[in-house]
Amino acid sequence: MSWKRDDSGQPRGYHHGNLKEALIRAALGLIGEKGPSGFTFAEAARMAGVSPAAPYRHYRDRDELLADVAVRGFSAFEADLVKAWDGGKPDAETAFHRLGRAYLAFAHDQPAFYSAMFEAGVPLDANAELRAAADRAFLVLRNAAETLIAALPQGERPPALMMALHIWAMSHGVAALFGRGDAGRRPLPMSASDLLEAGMLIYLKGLGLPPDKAG
Amino acid sequence: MSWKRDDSGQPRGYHHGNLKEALIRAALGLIGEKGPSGFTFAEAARMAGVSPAAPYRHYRDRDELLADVAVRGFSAFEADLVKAWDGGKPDAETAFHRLGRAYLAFAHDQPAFYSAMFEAGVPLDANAELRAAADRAFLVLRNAAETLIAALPQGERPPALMMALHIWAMSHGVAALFGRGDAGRRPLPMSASDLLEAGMLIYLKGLGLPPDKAG
DNA sequence: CAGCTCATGTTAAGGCCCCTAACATGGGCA
DNA sequence: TGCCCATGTTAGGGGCCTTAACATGAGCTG
Repeated sequence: MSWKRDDSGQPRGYHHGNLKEALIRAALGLIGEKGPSGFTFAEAARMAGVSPAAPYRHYRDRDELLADVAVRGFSAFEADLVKAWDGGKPDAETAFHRLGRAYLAFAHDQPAFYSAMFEAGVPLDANAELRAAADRAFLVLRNAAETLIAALPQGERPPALMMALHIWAMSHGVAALFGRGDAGRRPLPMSASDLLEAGMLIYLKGLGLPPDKAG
Repeated sequence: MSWKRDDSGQPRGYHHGNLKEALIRAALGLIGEKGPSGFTFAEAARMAGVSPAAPYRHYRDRDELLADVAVRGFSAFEADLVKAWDGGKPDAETAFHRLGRAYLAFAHDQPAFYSAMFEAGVPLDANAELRAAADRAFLVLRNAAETLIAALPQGERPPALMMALHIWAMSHGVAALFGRGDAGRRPLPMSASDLLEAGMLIYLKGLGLPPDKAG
């Protein structure tokens, strides 16, 4: 293949060479700036330097592009979570708090991905890959929950799935309500990351788990 | 005033008589059906039986109507929460669990309001009334948190604001991720309401508060 | 290397939406 | 009774989504 090298280089002929990727990048930029509803198929095309009809060669419609952004977002998210969890080393509690910080860091640093994944109204079954990618990301939380639970005595163990859902709910709640600093939202007495960490410590204590050893 | 009585009655002359309310109702219906981005100024006008330009006599633009919906939503929300809390009777724990159920019931039964309030991207300072209404609703949670905290011994009391933020975050997380049953979201092993209740019980236990006496 | 084919572009056009400007109506007060 | 202005209306510019019909050229095939 003789790539047209339009990864950001200008000169191109009739064909773009990398339009799909260029559209994704444009969509991320627009969603990050103006929210999911501020993203426009036509403007993404303009940014990529093609006509408004060109994107339809790669996506059935605007929603399909959004769903693709969400898929890629879940994959990146999963990768971040896996890295943060790091197999539960050096111990489950430390790793778990890294996981919480990674969750919020993703929501904060990749607002466009996070929006597409959770706030754009993309139905999870829009795309077969989408649900799979979302499930893989959730599985990281679930595995972490299972590892933590294993430290509890038999008979005091909550269902791992329920615990994972609690973790996710609180993380998402903090991220959605307080995660993006200055966006016309509520001022906080502490950072969103610290708020989540404190909440998770209380929750884990409620389960009977020991507090973390490191901040 | 000789009301035109167009609260839903058809016959009207040149003037509608109640267009603002009719637009709000139309907006709620559309948002409930198709999400915040599916709501259209033009379609709301059509539903109210007026021309597409008429709404501009009552709202500067589409966003201002959305903000008004959010204001009304926060007021209704506050009223529901106040009623559920009911002054903390007969005891704080019982009242608190009523509060949690009321939160989810609102998100579930008034999805249009909830969307406009939390998911439509309406900035809180779009409207002076908006922030005030949101603050009043949050204050109910904060007061509940304060009452619960008062049962703890001195020196073990967390900041009430932080606790209220945790409660809100988990409630919103559950509502946003799992609150609307079949909307292409994730299947749950339990109802969203039970999930939240279980999470809150664990959280309260982590704070050292006694479990609720009634289910 | 010539020629064909089909993926990937383009332009044109219909339909809907947001919003503004200019005009129309009639409810309620002077 | 008659006037005013809040609240309607129509007309129109500009943008977006999407489809249809047409154009280009990259790479295979012989």
